[in-house]
Amino acid sequence: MAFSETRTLSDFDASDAETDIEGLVGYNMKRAYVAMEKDFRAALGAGGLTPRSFSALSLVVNLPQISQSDVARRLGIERSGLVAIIDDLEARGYLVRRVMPDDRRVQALEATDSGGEAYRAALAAVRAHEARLLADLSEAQKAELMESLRRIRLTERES
Amino acid sequence: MAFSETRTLSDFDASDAETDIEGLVGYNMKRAYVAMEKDFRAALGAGGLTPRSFSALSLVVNLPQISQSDVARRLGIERSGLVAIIDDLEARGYLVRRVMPDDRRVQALEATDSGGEAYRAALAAVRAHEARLLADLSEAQKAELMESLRRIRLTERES
DNA sequence: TATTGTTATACTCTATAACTATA
DNA sequence: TATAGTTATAGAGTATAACAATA
Repeated sequence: MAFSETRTLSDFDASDAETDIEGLVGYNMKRAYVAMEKDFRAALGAGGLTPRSFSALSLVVNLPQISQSDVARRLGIERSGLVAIIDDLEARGYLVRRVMPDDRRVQALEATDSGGEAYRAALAAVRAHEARLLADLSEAQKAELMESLRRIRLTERES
Repeated sequence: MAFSETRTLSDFDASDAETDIEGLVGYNMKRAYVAMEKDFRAALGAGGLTPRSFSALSLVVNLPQISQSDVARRLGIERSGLVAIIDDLEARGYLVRRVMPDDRRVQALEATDSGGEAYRAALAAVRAHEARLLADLSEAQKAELMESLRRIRLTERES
């Protein structure tokens, strides 16, 4: 008996039905995450934005003049790790670093016109990719999925 | 207007409400996945099984005499990447590689008594970790979450 | 002292390609 | 030829620690 609780899930394929990991949320989360990331990259193409650079650019477009530290905090990564991402977006001509006169430690990030356009195109592609990947789910199920994912993230251990 | 569709999610914190990425499933999936992985590692401790070695050991316990190729296929990783995982589990004394007489290319994997015990303890710890992290979700919500995650994984692109 | 951006560094995870031994 | 296991290798992604400039 691989499962100790009542089985509530449908459509298990027979060969997987006996393994414990198929009944664990973490395992299914990882597999779904990997599938989504792979499809994201395929959707945005070889030279396209990666999930990380897309997220960073999104924040810069949505929150003009945001600092690098702020972007890192919001994405949950280290400042040091963000440098290469911003370098890349700057090299693509999608944003500029602008030193703030009132606090010269800070470099406010500002999307260029080209960056804004690229972002809007990428956002449309990302939404299409998600719509395709989530086509089997109803709108209510998608909303519930996002809500559950958000709750899990907010339950994060405070070290 | 960061969102183009009707907002169906509750409890957005005001500072995040305007960003596009908060409305994307992929972004929320990544954050939830990272939170779960971090908590998994914390739950199993410093010298404990990692998510990958736990999953591999789980298959060996659940499906005795499974081959390395089969484990890799089921986990969705490359055979080459599995070698180090099996090496580690073997070094811990949790399993042995046993050459199959009928096909001497194959090394059937067999959990030791100690491996079985360690696995049962780890499984209990993992279930406790998930119960804690998902405490805010009802049983129905957990079941629906797993179902959605499974569907996403099964929609994977066939390259 | 504390913070921003940065570099250097190392570690994990994963994939590709090539090899060997078997079939 | 094809498959199982293996090695070597390289590329992401991420974290830590230290530093210079600025507050």
